[in-house]
Amino acid sequence: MIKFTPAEESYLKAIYHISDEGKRTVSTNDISFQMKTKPASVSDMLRRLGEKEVIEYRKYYGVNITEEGKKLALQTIRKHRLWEVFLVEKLRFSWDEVHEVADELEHVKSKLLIQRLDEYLGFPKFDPHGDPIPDEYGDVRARPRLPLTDLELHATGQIVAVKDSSAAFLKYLDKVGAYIGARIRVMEKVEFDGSVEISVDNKKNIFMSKDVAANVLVML
Amino acid sequence: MIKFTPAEESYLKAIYHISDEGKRTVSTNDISFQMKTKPASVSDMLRRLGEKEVIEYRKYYGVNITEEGKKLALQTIRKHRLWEVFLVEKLRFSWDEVHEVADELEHVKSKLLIQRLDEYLGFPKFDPHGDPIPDEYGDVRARPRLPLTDLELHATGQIVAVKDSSAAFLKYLDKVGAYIGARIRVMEKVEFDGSVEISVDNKKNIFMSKDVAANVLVML
DNA sequence: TTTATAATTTAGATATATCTAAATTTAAAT
DNA sequence: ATTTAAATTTAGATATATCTAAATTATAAA
Repeated sequence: MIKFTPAEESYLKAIYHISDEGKRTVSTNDISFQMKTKPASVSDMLRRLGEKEVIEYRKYYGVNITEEGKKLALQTIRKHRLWEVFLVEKLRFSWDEVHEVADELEHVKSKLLIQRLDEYLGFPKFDPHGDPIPDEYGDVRARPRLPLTDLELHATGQIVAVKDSSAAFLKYLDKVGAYIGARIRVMEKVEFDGSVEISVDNKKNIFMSKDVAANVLVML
Repeated sequence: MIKFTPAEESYLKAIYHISDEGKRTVSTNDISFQMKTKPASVSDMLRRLGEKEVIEYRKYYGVNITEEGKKLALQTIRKHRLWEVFLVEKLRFSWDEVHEVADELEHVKSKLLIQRLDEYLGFPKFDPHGDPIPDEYGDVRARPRLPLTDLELHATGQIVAVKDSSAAFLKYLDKVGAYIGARIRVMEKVEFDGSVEISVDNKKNIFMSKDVAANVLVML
């Protein structure tokens, strides 16, 4: 069994996430931006990940994640999201405080630990941001979801996830009263700027700019 | 604030534990043995820990831990033992399975995490091996304890900790029916080999060699 | 199509953490 | 008091993970 360092796991996770956004090949610069490291450091890491065959690396072209790589990335993502559930549900963290800590916890190496944690949390299927938790084998059952901007006037739905999960964005959503699981209805769609007004749980009304709404994912 | 790497924290913890066994200066070889690294690696680490002023390092002579170093070591020990409680009480780990995992978890850097974990566990004062958990400031209230070999014939006590907490030893104790918290009584002391026979909870009787009994710590 | 710009890689540096082999110092034995 | 043995340190090597600066390749613009 090939071993992977925490840094390798983190890079692979980043590559998986960028691939998942639709791009078939991932560029050095994209990874550099995501990982907050310099492109030179990325090149070096890509060479090593290529040698370990979790990515296909062609110099100057970009990388594609292999099946083996996907499996590994999903295992790390599974750990990350299970820890997030633990932090929020058991330790009363708010959903914008969990990222950094989960980024460390996800690298703790113990199969038993993750199995037991999963069991202890009641085999959750989604993390506090609404993202699906892969199973032991890397399978993900994602609910079909679309950005809030795609909802028609008067349509109803449930907020299930956010695209941009930066602390700032999560804080903002919390402040205005939007949260994962909220039942919403589109009350108004402003054509010229793409902004929307929604009601949350048939009570509070919220205005959202196009940019914000595009980052809120809804399940019908 | 000076930063410390996981390796530095581990070495410092080892040095603290060895100092705590009564030795005033700790030798390179002792640390090498405890950390399962070569003496050459230890020398290098001691130089760095010396520069960071958590130990006093005099070449060829050995090291003494400073007050600053003690505080840091106790913080790491606090984290380690809190995680052990979590693993045993919440995730149903047995007390001989927790060491390795806790050795990784103890290096996760988040003050909030440890505060909340402590609270979640009900502010435990002892870990599953019976060792005291230092508070946020590094204060430890240790119960007076002595090796089982020091108990007189017919004396009673309670098993509160073990000296040797290797997985093999803990497994053995579990197997024969000894556990932290067990109420015991010395039924027989064999002079010529130092072995003892004890009763556990006024029921089962157990024979223990001198070597084993010396590693079982008892509170009267 | 040549050229300028952007993206990427290489080369060389630093820092951590480990090792082996050789050198050095301290402690023990004769 | 020498000599020998043990403990310790130094020197030099390897591996990870990062950086800056320079070189290279690919892409976009004129």
